[in-house]
Amino acid sequence: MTNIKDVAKMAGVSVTTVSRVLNNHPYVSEAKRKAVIHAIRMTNYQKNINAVHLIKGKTNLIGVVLPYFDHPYFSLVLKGITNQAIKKNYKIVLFQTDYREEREIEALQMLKQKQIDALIICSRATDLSIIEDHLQFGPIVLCEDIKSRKFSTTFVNHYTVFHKALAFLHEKGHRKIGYCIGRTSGTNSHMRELAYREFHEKYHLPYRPEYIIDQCIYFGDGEKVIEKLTTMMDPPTALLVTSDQVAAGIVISCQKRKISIPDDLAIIGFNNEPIAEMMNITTIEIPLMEMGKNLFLQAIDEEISSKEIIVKLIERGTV
Amino acid sequence: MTNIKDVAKMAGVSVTTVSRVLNNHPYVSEAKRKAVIHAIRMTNYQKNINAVHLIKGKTNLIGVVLPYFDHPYFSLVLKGITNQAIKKNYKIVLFQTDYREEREIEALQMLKQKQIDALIICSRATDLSIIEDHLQFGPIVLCEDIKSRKFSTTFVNHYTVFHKALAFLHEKGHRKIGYCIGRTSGTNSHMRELAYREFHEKYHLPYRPEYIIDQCIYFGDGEKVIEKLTTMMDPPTALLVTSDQVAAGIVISCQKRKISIPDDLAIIGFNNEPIAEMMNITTIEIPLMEMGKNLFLQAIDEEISSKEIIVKLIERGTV
DNA sequence: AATTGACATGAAACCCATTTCATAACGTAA
DNA sequence: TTACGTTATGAAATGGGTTTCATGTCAATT
Repeated sequence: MTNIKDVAKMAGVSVTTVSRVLNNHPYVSEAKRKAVIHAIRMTNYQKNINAVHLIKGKTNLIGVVLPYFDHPYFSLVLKGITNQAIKKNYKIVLFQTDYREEREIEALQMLKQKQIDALIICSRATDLSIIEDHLQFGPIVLCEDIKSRKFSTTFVNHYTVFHKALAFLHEKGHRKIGYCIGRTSGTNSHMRELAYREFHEKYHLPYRPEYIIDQCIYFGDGEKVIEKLTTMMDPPTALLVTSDQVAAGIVISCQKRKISIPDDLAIIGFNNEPIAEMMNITTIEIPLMEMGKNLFLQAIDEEISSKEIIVKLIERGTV
Repeated sequence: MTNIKDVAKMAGVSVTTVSRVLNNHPYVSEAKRKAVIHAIRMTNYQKNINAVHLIKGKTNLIGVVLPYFDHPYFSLVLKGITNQAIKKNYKIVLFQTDYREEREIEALQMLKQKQIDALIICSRATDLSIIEDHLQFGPIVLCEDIKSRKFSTTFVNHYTVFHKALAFLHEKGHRKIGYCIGRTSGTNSHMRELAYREFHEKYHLPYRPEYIIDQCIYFGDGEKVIEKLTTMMDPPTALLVTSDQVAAGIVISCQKRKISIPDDLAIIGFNNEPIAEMMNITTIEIPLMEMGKNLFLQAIDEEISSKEIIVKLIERGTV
């Protein structure tokens, strides 16, 4: 492989001059510029970008931490991130974690080692304090509503959203409402649970833990939800389902079992994933690509900022 | 930021010794090893990985080129790749191209600049010859059945598969068969078209170009397909649909319009995406995660190899 | 004629870890 | 006693760029 030295020798100039040509710096005579360009052409020379990274202390690489991306929620956020990254000439390094702490640590490690300039954590299992310890090595952006002023964040206020969705169902006459969620840990899940508890207190409804169904992530989990419901003595009449993909699974499972939606069971999905429109599922639209865009911009921004993403209920046929 | 020199000074040894400790090389006395480890602890020292990359000429980064990843086909291949990458301690750099040539070139550029050790191209728009020009800079792995012995490839023989699927429908009595595809360009699409043409010649059936429906990628495109079919004087009685997600969209669209499946329209989907099982769609299963795994292993392998992935028809309710 | 500033150029320092090579001490086999 | 292998250590070269600094030329101002 030819390096800058070879090019300089061939063009009969110093490496400095070659570097100037390479980076469009001024103060190079036209004759030498041409000689350098010619030498670059002849040798098919290309910078070793690692040398540039070393001296600049910057790689134009942004890390993205997420548990899995074969899910519309994360793949749409990721799409928002990458679309923006392309515009700003950054590349994305993917950390698929399955919520395994050691993988999240690996990502933090790469920030510490300067292999990535910043880190976007879409969802995490690791303790916030550990993440905070790595802030000294570069910006870390989070996707949740935390009070720390040390992180930039882009988030949905899931507490308020859940409250509103529950109130909406209450107004429609539902008194037995459950919800399906991906996992019970994590800030967003906690906010939702809090809203759910408070809703039951406010309306003096009995709080039933069995109405909270965990591990609802993929399409096929909808089937499991309905199986669970059919074993209940007193099943809920409405469900909040934190992914439309699961909601769609529920709808299809109900069709098979002749459970009528919304009469026997009302459904509110989340995210307004493409499948929701297709299957006429009432949903809470979260502009995920916009979230991704904002996350990326915060990652490359020096300033620390917080942005709440506003969601809206789209009424369709499942309530 | 502390560097190896600072650590060496603090520990009272040379940088060589620190490097030896860091990399578990032999010939370091226990006393000095302890001193070094202590200094590392005190300073919270971490290698600048870019310096390592520079001297090693290797980054443990693999590039993955794909048009979009919010699609089960690509997200499952990608998942197979990342799962394997984690095991081998590599990281993935994502190039989402939307089939834009300049973005594919960017990925090739990064290979040339040594920012990535190898490149996996899941699907491409760029001419093969341009890609071939970059082989000198590192391994490039393709996901298509090309005859060049210069690339490693993992592929499905779409020609044979299409033939078999068409024969299957023919046996079931179908004489008017169409197909839905993501795009008409690309090796895989060409192979399929060839099989489709030959099928029609073999059975002396009229070849109707309007039975080939392009741009079928997402769930919602199923709706468009059915709209198109309803405008036809003589619509096909069966469709091969190269993604189950689109097939699912077609099924739902048919439900709305009271088109009976498989009586009015038979469907064979592709990939056996999760939705296919849920919706009881007859499909051709492609082990996408396994493909991803193999692609990755080829990317880090010195040897050039080719592997055909074997698919199988899963009979369900749409034929 | 003297000063100033714009343009041009290259040597050398710098970023930071790895690795080769030279050197030395010590123990063991011939 | 000599020769050789093993262990231990660090100086210096290496990977390949960018940037600072010193120096020089030439034209425009004072």
